[in-house]
Amino acid sequence: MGLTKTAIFTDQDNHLASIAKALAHPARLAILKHLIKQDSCICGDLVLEIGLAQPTISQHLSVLKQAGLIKGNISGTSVCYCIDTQAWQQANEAFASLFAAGMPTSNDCC
Amino acid sequence: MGLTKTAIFTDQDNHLASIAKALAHPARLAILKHLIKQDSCICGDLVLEIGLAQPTISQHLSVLKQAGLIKGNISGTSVCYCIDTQAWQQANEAFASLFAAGMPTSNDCC
DNA sequence: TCCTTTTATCGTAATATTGCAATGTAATAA
DNA sequence: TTATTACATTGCAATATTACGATAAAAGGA
Repeated sequence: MGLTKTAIFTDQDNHLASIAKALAHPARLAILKHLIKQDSCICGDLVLEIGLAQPTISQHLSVLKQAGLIKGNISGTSVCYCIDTQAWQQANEAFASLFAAGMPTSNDCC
Repeated sequence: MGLTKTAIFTDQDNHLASIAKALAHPARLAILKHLIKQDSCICGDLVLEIGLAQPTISQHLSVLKQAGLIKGNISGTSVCYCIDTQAWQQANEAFASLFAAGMPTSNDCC
């Protein structure tokens, strides 16, 4: 039905899935990497850097913002986006924890 | 258009995005965690563990398999799934590398 | 004030995802 | 051979995502 049954799963899984979803598009990864690379935060430069139309970039930024991974500060006519370092760290830990669990017993199968 | 412009992005970003996409559903996270928890691999037990219909679970398993995160061995009438530890490790490194890049300069914004 | 610049939002088309009932398939059991 | 068991596949409906043109909104400059 195109509708995820969130009620069936744990809050933890729902949350991690929502972060993964925000990362699940190459344009959004490119945006994040660009925000990381430039120490100061960018705005409309992303439209030039990445080859997508302005509304599309704006939409991707909105997705990242809703996921809590980035923050935006209005400064004049432009908006200055940057990584939310706290959320970034939490996301890092969540993924690290997921992957770490899968490591110890390195038997291939059955 | 519902169609990602993969040609515009790097192979690295496209690949990481595809892994993130596979992780971007709570049911698939639950499946992975269950496969990790049980040292031996499960099959139809997942249908009982998670509250989704058998075709739905089978579809999610297929997504995880296509992403390369799990492998399936046929054993009799049942199929035995498990984490692909090599791909798992690579995915771990890819995410760790992404998150690590965002850490050093911990200035909040602009 | 009027124009420009920058970003967000709306509307829309094309495609993808989620979920399940029904059905197919392949191996074992009776 | 004929069930039965365990999964996969097909087909479908509901919803979500991706992308962009057109347009709005808000701040600054002429």
